[in-house]
Amino acid sequence: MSTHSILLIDDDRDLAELLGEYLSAEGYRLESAHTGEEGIEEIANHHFDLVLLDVMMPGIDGFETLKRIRQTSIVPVLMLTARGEETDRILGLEMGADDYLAKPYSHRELLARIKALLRRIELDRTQQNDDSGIMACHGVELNFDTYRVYCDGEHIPMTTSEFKVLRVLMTRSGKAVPKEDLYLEVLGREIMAYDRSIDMHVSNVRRKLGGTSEQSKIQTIRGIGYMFVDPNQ
Amino acid sequence: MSTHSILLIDDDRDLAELLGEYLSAEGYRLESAHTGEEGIEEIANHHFDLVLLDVMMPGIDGFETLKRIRQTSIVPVLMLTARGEETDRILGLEMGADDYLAKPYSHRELLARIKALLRRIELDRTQQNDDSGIMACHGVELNFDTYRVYCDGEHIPMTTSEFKVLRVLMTRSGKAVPKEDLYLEVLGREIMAYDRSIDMHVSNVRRKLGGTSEQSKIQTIRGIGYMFVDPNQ
DNA sequence: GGACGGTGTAAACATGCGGTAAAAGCTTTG
DNA sequence: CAAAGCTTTTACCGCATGTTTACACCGTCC
Repeated sequence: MSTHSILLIDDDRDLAELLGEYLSAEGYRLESAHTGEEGIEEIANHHFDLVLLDVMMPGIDGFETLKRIRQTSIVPVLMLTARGEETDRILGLEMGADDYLAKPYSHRELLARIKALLRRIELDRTQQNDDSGIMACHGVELNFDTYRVYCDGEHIPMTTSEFKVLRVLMTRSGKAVPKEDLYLEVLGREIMAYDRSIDMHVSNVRRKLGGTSEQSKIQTIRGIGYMFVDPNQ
Repeated sequence: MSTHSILLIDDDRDLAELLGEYLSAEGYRLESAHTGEEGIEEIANHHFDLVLLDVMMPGIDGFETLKRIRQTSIVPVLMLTARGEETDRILGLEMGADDYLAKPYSHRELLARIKALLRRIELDRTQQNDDSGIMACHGVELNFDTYRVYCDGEHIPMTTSEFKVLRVLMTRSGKAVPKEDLYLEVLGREIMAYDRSIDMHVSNVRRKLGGTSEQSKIQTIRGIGYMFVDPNQ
């Protein structure tokens, strides 16, 4: 979730190696495929957070590769092309690419695009919260109309404080929420010395949602607060 | 923050001196290296905001130097070349250069490029810092959302103090951080007599990140403090 | 070389955070 | 008022974490 894996499909092996070093220094894991077929194969067998796809390749080219990828996968694709023509850009985007970068580009430019794209994807994923009055996250569903909580479809009675704890943690799912924030947003007051209220609410929510304190959907970030996570990985 | 440091890698010592005077008059600090190796060494040991790299050098040339720099550093690099050919430009950029200037150039031109590049970098940096919540340096990644640390993609559990040690050292990567600063920024208190807390935290971080104390990403600056560096030279 | 002070780190020790049961307090409802 | 439901406080405990101690090692200075 935090360290993203990237697949580079490009026939230039030297470039791949260089990019690999550069991106790993930035905290990404880079896999390489040197033909379109190889890339499609990789995507079929492994998960990637992002694919960098070169247009100019011997054998099946980038467009064809993209087309085949899109038959089976919705993985974000960033197209790389030597030609800076507008037609390429439009063609690529119409075929389902998510972004486009024309050579020559600096590593820094590429990195900026990668970050921006991953951020966009991340946002999309966490913003399942629309105006329907329902928010769902990793099997837990909050209904704001009825103030009811469902875990794996089963109705779990919660008090309003417990409901609010879940709301705050789930809207910031995957991010540590400081205790101060929880006191403010759930109880509407400041945290005080020897104050254990939030700990109690979290403890109760955990018990009701099932799972021990270790394998819980709510993780403790010691000295900071709590975080809603997917218990499996 | 206001005074940027620039490293010039060029075998022409006269040019270096001339440029040094010119740039210092403009408010920059210029260091010089006269071979590729020297430049790589400098970058490993000090922080620079920008590197000016000549392509034509005796010994290892600019491209090779750039390649080696990119194995360990993401410092912005502006390539200087005598040949104005497009192939050079593309080659340089693909290898991770950020901009390119063909000789002969005037000091004014160079200054303009430097300013533009530094501005772009600054923009990138602030944009990333604002919303990405991730900092990465030589394969070590800090996630400020989850308070997690990844080393070469692998999750390494850290305590909050250890996390803060890494944050302070990595935000000042390549620069020695005095122990006093670490006590203040990590533990929020002054250093006391016979106080070894920070030493212990650093020791633990080193152990968790792997590598011995000699070949560690955290280097000891005897009598001063610690410094985050790339372990390979 | 020898003394001295800084550093690395294992291990002992101390502290404080967080989990949770239970009691006490508060609010709502009948 | 009593009962029920919820929140907060209290209390206790385990244990992760922070700190101190102890000792080996190493660089520096005389």
